[in-house]
Amino acid sequence: MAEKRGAGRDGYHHGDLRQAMIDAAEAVLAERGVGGFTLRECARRAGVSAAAPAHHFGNLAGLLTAVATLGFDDLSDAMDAAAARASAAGGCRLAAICRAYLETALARPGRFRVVFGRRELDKEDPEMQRAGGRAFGILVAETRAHRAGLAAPPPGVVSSETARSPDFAEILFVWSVTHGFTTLFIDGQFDFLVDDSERASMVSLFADRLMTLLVAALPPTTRLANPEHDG
Amino acid sequence: MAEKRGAGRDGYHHGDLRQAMIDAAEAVLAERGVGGFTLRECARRAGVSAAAPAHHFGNLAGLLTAVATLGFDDLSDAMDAAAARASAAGGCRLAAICRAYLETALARPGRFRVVFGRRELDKEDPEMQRAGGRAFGILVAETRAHRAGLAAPPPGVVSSETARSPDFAEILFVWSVTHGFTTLFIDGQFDFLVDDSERASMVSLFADRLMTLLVAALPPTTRLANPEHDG
DNA sequence: GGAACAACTTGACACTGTATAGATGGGGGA
DNA sequence: TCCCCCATCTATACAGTGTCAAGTTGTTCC
Repeated sequence: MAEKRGAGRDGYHHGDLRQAMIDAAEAVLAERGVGGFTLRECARRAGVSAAAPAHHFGNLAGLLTAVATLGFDDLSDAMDAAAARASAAGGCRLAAICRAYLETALARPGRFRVVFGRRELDKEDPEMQRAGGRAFGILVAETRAHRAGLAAPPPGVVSSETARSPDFAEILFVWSVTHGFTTLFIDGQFDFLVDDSERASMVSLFADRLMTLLVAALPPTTRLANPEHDG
Repeated sequence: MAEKRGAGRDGYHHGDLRQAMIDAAEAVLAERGVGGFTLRECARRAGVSAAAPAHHFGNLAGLLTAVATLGFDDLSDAMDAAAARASAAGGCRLAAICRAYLETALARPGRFRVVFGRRELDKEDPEMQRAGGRAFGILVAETRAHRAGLAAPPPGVVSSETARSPDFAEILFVWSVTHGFTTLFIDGQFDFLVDDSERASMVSLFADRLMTLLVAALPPTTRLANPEHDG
């Protein structure tokens, strides 16, 4: 059975087309953006016919859903790492995860746009739902820990009843600020305000000021450290 | 010159194809969303060949840019009206324009998505730049008036130096919260949290709570009522 | 070794946006 | 009033897209 594993294409069968397609998709997104994204172009780069991916992803939305799943997990990983770093340095965890959200998006805008609404996805896909839930869970846990004045959130899973919890508005608030700023920036809505040369420094500066405003805006929890456990 | 004006198609020449195409575009966006939007479909509805629109809009992006321009102006009109209503009722103008932003987007999600980044537009288009600038100007003026404790913003044009003004972070903050919540909601990111039946009431409830948080978060201006006039 | 089955190719179809060349007819100058 | 100009629209064509059906290849398992 020799070395069938590998990136290369040795015969009729690819070997690992699924991963090759995802890699190609990321490359195309990075080079041409969401608008220039094409299933056939990805297949071409993977050295495979146009119909080949169907077997692995079903259709275009399936491939994009796989990319979005990676995007969600990247977001989660970046937030987790940033929170840990902030704890170690004695900084604010909540501000750190929000900055991580922004920076992850800036590092791969094409992928971020796939994750958030610029192409049709398969919203029923369980893997993607898991990844999305994980990212959201971090946000929820960190927001609650911050409001409760905890150094770090206690371990535990975010319940599906989050939308009914008394602090849901605060959670949405944090997500909205972060996501709104990220989206507006990525989509070039600030372009007419700042010219290209200062754009990079502007993000950093205003991200800081925004996070400060955001963190200051959150009223501390009065009664409970973890409202999830309410009857 | 008889009755050449009119929606109908009487001969070889349409009469008002430009407007007919825009109407068709709005209809298609409302029915099929951004994803299902097609230039040929719009031309079909206008009863015209596929190549006809090119003369009026150049290309697909040109038509979408025209739609986006309308979208911006709609946003501006809704915010202006909401602010006036809030003033009359003794309510908070800033919260009112943010709610108006959200509600305008919810009323026509397809159009809103065209305005904000889901399709390629002609960003150099002067009409669209004007419309975008107008909407942003309202946001800037109302944010400043609110922080200065004024009943309404003084008349005047927002300078292009806004990005360098000391209160730019606060302005971005307001826009980010409003735009972020709107975008997340429109794109269905809250779908897994609430089921369809309660979604409508949820928006209203959380919009209120978010606006309250937002307004409370803005630190009042200390020194100046209108920082734009600084040297 | 043969069969079953997953992975891939080929070819086709109905679309899309856009370019080009030609048809049409209304309005302005004579 | 006539006639020509030219903006407007049609017809046709082209390259490219996503997806489907049917055939081909190779692996794996009995």
